Amino acid sequence: MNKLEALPKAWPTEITTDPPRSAETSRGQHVYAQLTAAIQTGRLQPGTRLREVEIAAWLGVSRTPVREALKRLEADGLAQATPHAGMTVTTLSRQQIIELYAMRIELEGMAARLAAQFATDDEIATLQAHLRAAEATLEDAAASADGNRAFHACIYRASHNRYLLQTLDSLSTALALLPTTTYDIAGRPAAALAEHRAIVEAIWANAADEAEAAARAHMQGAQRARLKLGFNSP
Amino acid sequence: MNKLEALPKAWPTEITTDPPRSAETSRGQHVYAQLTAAIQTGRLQPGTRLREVEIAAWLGVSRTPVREALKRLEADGLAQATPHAGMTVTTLSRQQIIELYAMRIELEGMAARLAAQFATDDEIATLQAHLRAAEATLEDAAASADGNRAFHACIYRASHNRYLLQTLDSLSTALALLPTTTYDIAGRPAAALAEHRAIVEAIWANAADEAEAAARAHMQGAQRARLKLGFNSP
DNA sequence: TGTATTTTTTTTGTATACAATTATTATGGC
DNA sequence: GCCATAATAATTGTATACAAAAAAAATACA
Repeated sequence: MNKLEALPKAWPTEITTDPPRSAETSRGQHVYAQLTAAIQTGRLQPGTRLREVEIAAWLGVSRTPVREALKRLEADGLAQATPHAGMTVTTLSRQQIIELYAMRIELEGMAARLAAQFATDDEIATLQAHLRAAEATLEDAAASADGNRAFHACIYRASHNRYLLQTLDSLSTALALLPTTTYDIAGRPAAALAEHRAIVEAIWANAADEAEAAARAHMQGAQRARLKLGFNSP
Repeated sequence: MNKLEALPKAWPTEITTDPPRSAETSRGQHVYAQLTAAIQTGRLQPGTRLREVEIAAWLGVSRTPVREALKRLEADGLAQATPHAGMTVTTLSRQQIIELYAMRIELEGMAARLAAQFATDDEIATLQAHLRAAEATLEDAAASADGNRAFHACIYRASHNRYLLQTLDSLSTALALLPTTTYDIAGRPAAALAEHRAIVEAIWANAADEAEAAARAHMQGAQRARLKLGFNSP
């Protein structure tokens, strides 16, 4: 039968309440936000069992909104379900990482091309602001990684294609399952900043081909950096 | 407030039970399958309210598995939710259709390229079988459309990238929301078959560039055909 | 008659009890 | 001691009752 081993159950002792759970947001959304945050910050490691009652007790809600959140996690690829045997946080294989980067190389290129064609002045200004902010955090790997996600999300929006935005968001989130980021590598933040500059430069100049090429080169660099790093399971 | 008008409630009078709802499949999966089938066949038109109790009564289950299925539909983009006001079958705007095709042009090209590199002999044989089957159904628009989806799904699988497969499946499903298919246009089935042949030819020859170009040309042809057709809402 | 306000109804959000299935433990035979 | 088998516990799947919110209808008032 399935051998879902019981990993050390290390549930956060207190609720990581970024948005203070107002009456506006449903309990289901709240649970989803807490679980994704816990996964992305590594507090819930890949392979961890996600038991409905445990999560419900942790967040002080019933199983119903928990089930809703878990189904969303599954749809996002962050959790995997086996019938009647519960869910676990997804563990990415090396092959999955390669496939994820293949997709990002293609779609980040597409996003940059579309941004070069359709980005508004405001959106370009925001991208340039992100470049300046990144200079200040070159020494801080965690801050660099956060800024990186924000920068890329900005390009996704500037593509003005909601399906592209959604897909790239999903792919980025899946890669955030990994315990380390490429910004943990010495020199990578500086290299990434230079690559980001090239992308923004091309978008600013409305140079679609150059923007696409720069974005693809950037993601290839990120993939090379990533594959040099270790990861969970072979 | 929200003005979710009550459209004529035309629920299928009998269950469209393709798989006879064995004990193996959960009720939630069953409801999801029934709803997607009803949407894709046009029995549930875009804009239709999806009321939990109505669906539950229709399929003879409780609201719980219905809610689960509706959440999945929402994640797939087939339904849209407004808090406390329920869900409706998604109505695609012209802009959304354009964005969907932009994504498919890009990703079908990528899939064909990868298929040219990595498809197995079996997979290529299956593609060729689909070409032969399509010749026999040139006069039947519905059969052509079904065969078309199967053919493309085959290429997705041959790309050997699970994220690409999943994304293209999702995009194809979203486009199936439209009430008509491009195969309703005179001459389009024959044109599509010729384009399919070019794609398979390139994949068979392991010609990645040609496969990508052929697939992109095919999808651009499909988009042109689609935009000549009317659709739900401007 | 039109409009604002209250009441009613409808519908989703949530909690909880029970059923069904699976994983785990205990037990017996060899 | 080891393997097969049966009893037990843990966990998900489902139904249902209730709460909360929103939409619709009814009423009061000008």
